[in-house]
Amino acid sequence: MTTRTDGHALAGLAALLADPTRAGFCLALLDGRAWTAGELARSAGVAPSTASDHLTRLVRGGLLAEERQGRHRYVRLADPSVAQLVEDLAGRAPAPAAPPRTLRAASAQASLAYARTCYDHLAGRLGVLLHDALLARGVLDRAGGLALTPTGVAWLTDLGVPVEPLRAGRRPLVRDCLDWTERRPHLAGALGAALCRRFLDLGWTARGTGRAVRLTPAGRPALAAALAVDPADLAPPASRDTGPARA
Amino acid sequence: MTTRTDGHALAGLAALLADPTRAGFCLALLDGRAWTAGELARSAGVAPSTASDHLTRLVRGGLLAEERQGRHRYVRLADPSVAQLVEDLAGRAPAPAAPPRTLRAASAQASLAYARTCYDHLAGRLGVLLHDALLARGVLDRAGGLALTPTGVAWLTDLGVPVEPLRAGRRPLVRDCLDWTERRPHLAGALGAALCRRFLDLGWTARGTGRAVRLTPAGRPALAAALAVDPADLAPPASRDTGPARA
DNA sequence: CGCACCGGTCGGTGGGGACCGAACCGTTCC
DNA sequence: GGAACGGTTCGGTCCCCACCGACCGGTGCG
Repeated sequence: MTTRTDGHALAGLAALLADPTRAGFCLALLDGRAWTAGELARSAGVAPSTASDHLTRLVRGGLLAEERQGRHRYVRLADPSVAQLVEDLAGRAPAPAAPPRTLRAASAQASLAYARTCYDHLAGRLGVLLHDALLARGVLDRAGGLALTPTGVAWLTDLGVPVEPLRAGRRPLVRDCLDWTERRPHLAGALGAALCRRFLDLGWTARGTGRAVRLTPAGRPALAAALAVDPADLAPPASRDTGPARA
Repeated sequence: MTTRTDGHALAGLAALLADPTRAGFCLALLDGRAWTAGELARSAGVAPSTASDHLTRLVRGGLLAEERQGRHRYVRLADPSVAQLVEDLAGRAPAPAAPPRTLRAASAQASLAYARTCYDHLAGRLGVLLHDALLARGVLDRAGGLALTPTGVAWLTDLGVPVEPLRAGRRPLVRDCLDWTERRPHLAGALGAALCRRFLDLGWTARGTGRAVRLTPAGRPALAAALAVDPADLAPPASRDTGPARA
């Protein structure tokens, strides 16, 4: 019924992401949480008025959803598909690769490399390990495209994750998402999100600062057992925030 | 190892698609073929010098690959993943929906709606029908994500499409691609491309003008048999190019 | 060998948009 | 009620970039 998408419409959408400030907003919102306009303005280093303008355009363009609460304006990515779009673009964009300058930054970076949220699923070394373990255990199979196996359904039910509701939405059940730090795929899609949520609910993982996620003391053996891997493989990076280190 | 992609890199990539002319180039190149600089300039309605500038930027940005032959500069999308990116963006962009003005345009649009290439796989009514028939026949299964079944491997081998080479690359074997005209998914990925190529090789389909594809007289019963569908379901739109029609 | 053609390069021009400061509005808390 | 705060609107400034015309280099054909 509709004609082909024309260049102007495509360009208009791309233009929303073609500004460093707006792109930075979207990358920040990739943590899956709702931010206030002021937080985003500070994080991007622009005046509140500028940020307000940008947010209005992003909302009107359908990339962001907003929610007003009192004097605050909360915004979040409109949709998992927006997160996927931003991920795909970011994955193709060249990495500036500026090494961290301070010890604190290096430590924070190590935490992020270990485990973090990627919109609403797990990423980092832990995310890739989860992905690999699910394949090894036969929960997932990629003989003909990544798919959940019948064995996998039982495994998930055991874990307390009902599968049927996940099939209901339009969102793909399982999907590869290229990990920026590991350069290997981790698990996204409705199932990736459900597992990430379940681990938090079970207390196996907990949110750290920003997008960082850490494995709790109770979670380490529990997760290792569920995935049938050696608990040692789940070891977080050695903590360096006690005592000074030299350059 | 690398740090997070920063807003500037993402914005720079998006900026390549944030211009109507460049976006139009990419949409034109979605037909999977290589175009000359002049063809693209004429199709977009800009001066050759302007087009040359744009192409240089798109090539430097990694979205397009070029190939010089004599005095011609051929360009094509760099990669199937670029095609996917453009598709995803175009699918989210609002459709301008300008109805066709002339009879010739209406006829051309009907041909495109029936069957066309989407980068390197089949789209349009025929593409969606193929997708549905493969699911119905058990070649594909989406119980836990879209996947090729063991039955499907045999079916493909029968058809003369070896599956193993398709697994080799980094490209996903099967993937959904939202059809712009049908608003329903058709089959993309390495398998989608291989089937489209195989149908052309077998003479079941043939290229029409532009991105259009038509089913040959020999192809119609053959394809119907292979898919186990009624040949009537494969009927193309009634041809209207004989005799005038009134508005 | 010249002519036609495709394409790239180089200034110049014009428009769009990113940014800020200042003034303003509504909420929250004392 | 008043003060502090988050957010928005409005003008104004400045820079970037899309576009063209003109000129130049390489290719292919007669």
